[in-house]
Amino acid sequence: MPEKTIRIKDIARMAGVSIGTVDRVLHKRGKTSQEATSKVLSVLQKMEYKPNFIARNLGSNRELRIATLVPHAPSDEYWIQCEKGLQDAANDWGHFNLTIEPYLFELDNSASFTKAAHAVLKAKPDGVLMAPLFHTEALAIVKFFTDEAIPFVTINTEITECNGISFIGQNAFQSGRLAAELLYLRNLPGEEPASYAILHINEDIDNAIHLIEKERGFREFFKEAGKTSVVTLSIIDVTGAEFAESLDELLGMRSLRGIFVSTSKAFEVANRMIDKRKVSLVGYDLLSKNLDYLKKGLIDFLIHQNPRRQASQGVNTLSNYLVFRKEAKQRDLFPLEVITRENLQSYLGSDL
Amino acid sequence: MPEKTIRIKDIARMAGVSIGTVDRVLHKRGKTSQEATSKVLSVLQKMEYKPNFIARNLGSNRELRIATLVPHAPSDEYWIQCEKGLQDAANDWGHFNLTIEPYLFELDNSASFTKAAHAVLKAKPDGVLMAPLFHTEALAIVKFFTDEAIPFVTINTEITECNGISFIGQNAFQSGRLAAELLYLRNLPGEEPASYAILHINEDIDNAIHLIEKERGFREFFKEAGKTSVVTLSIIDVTGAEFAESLDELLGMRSLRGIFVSTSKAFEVANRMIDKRKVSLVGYDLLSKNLDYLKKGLIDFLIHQNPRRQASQGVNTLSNYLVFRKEAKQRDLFPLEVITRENLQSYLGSDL
DNA sequence: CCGGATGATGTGTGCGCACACACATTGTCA
DNA sequence: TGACAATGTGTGTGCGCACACATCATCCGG
Repeated sequence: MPEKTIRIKDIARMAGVSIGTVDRVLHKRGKTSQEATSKVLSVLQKMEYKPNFIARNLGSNRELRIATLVPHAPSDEYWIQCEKGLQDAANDWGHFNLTIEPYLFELDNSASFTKAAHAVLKAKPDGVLMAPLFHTEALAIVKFFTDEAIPFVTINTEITECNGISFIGQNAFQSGRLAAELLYLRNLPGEEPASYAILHINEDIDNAIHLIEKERGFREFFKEAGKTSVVTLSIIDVTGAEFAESLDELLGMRSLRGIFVSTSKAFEVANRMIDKRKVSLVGYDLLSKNLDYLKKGLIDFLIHQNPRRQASQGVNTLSNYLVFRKEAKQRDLFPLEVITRENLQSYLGSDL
Repeated sequence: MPEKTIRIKDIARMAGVSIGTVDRVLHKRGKTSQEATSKVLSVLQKMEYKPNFIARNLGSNRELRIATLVPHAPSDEYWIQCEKGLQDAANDWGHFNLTIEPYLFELDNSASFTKAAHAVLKAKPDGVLMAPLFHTEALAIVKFFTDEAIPFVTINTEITECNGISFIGQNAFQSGRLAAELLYLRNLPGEEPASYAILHINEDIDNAIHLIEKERGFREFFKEAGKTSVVTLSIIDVTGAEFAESLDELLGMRSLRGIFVSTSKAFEVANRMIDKRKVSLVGYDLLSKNLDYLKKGLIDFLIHQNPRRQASQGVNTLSNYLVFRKEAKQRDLFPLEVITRENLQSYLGSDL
C-alpha cells in the first residue's frame, strides 16, 4: 500500500466541505462557521495533514527576501569568508523565489551598524541574518525585529538575551579552555611553575561578550591544572609603540610558556616573536598571515571559527524556516576546530 | 524592471512554435523538424533559459529513489553514525518526492557486499550511495552501475579508478601525516632517536587502500623529521593472545614514543596500556570507548572522520544532482578534524 | 415586500512543467 | 483515388496550493 499524501482536497472531502473552507481554517483567514471549522479541525487532527511546501511556493509566486547584516571589510579575510558563505547559500536557495539583500556596516563603527540595521527595518524583509558585533547596539535592534515579528538568526557573536530563532557560532567559554589545553600540551613535565598570557587585540572587550567568555574558559583550565599563573593583556592599537613594549615585557618573563590571542590577530604577535624568544602561540582563524606563521611554526595552533559555514548555515536555517516552516535549533554550536600544519590543507580545500 | 524568469511558454512564443515543440527540443524526445529545432535552439541560446526545477518535480509526481549501500553493524558506532547521517538527509529531502532505500551488508563479509549490490542493481534506483569497503568487489560493481547509467556517490573509502559523480571522504595520506604530527608534538627536544609504531587492527590491509595510504603518510612525516624510526604491526584478531604479546613487546621498546592506530580500534591499545607504560596514542573516530580513554588521557588525540556528515553530504550531493541537475565535486574531501579533551564536547553536540 | 448589506461557502484560475493525446499534413501503395 | 501509415505539431490536463471571485442564504430597513 503506497501511503498516499493527503491533500487539502482530501481533507475537504472527508469533512464534507469545500477546499476553500479548509483553506480558510488552515490559514485562519476569512470567516467560517463554528460547525464547519470544527469538522475540518477534527479531520485535520486524525489525518495529520502535511502541506506540500513545494506547491505552496509555486502557486503564489511570492518572493522571500532575506536581509544580511554583516560587516563589510574587504581587507579582513574573516569577513570575506563570511560573505562567501552567504553566496553559497544564495546559490543553494535560488530555486525557491528567495533573494538575499546585503546590508553592510563597518567594523569598529557601531554607529554604522545601527544605521544599516535601521535600513533593514525599513526594507521589511521576510528574515534577517545578522552578526551582532556590538552588544548594546544589537540589543536595541533586536527589540525592533521582535516587535515587527521579523524572524532573525544571529551568527558569530551571541546575544545571550535573545538570539532570535537561532544562534550559530561557537561556545566561547569552551574555546578558551581549548586554547589553554593546546598551549599546555607543550608543557614539559616537572618544570617549575609556568605562566601563560591571554591577549585581546584590537577589539573593545566590554562590548564583546565572547572575549570575556574566552578568557573565563582560559583561566578556568589553568586553575584546574594548578601551578600556573595567567596574565591578561588588552591592546587596542597594534601599530603603536605601546604594543611592542608590552609584548617585549611579556616575552621577557622567563616563566612565560605560551600566549593565547583571543582574536584573529595572532600574526601580530608571531611577527614580533621572531626576533625574540619563541613561546607557544595559539590564535584564531585561517587568515593568510596566520597561515604563514603556522606553516613556519611560530603559531602552534589555530582555532577555526569557520565563518563561511556559519554564514551559509545561517541562511539555510532561515530559509528552511521560511520556506519549509522548519523549526530551528536555538543554539547551533559549531565544533571547535583545531588547525595544525598537517591538517591545514584539508581545511583550505573544503571550507575555505 | 523585475527581470522576469523566462518559461517554456516564452521560448515557444519567441520561436513561433508551440510549447510542445519546445518541450520536445529541450528533452530530445519525439520528432521535430529541422526548421523548428533550429528556431527553438537559437532562441534558447540568447535567452539562457533556466528551467524551474520545483515545478518540474511537482507535475509528473515521479518518485526519485536513492539506494544506500552501507554496512549494517549495530555494534559498530561508526556505521551507526553513518546511518544517522542518511536519516538526516532523508528528512531534508522528504519534500521532494525522494525516498531512500537501504541495502545493507555485513562488515568483514565481502560476499554480502556483492550480494547487496546486486539487489541494488535489480531495484534500478535513480541513484546510489555506497561505501565501497572491499576494493576488488566494489570495482566489479561499479562497472555495472556505469553500464546501467546509474549515478553513484562513494563515501568513506575511495576507489581511485572510478568514484562515480563524487567521492566524499578524507585524504588518507594526509591523515597519516597528521597522526604523525600529533604524536610528534610530545617529542621532547634533544632526546635520543625515538621510534613510533603504526598499528592496523582488524582490517584486511591489502583490500583497503586507505590504510596503505595512511601508513605512507605516517612514514613520510617521520622521514622528514629524521632521527626516528617507524615500525608497522598488523593485527587481525584482537581477542587472541598474539595481540597481547605483540603489544607488550612493542611497549617494551624503550625508544617507543607513540602509537598510531590506523582504524577506529585505538581503545583496544589504550586498554592494554593501562597496566603497562604510557606512550602517546592517536586513533580514529568518536566511539564511546575511544572517548572514555580520551577523557582519561590514555588516548591523546582522535581524528574524526565524521561519518554522519559524510553520509548526509553524500545523499545531498546525489539529490542535488537528480533534482536540480547540479554537478558534483568529483572529490569532496572533508577536513581532518582533530579531537582533544577540550573540544570533544563541541563535536558531540553538533555533528554526532 | 423588495433591494442591499453581510456572512458562509463553493468554484475557478494560475503557478511552470511533463506528458498524453488529438490533430494536421504529407507520402505511399493498392 | 481512397485508405492508411508516418511524421510533425498543437492542445489539454494534472500536480497541490493560494487567492480572487461567484454564489447563496439570511436578515434588516425603508
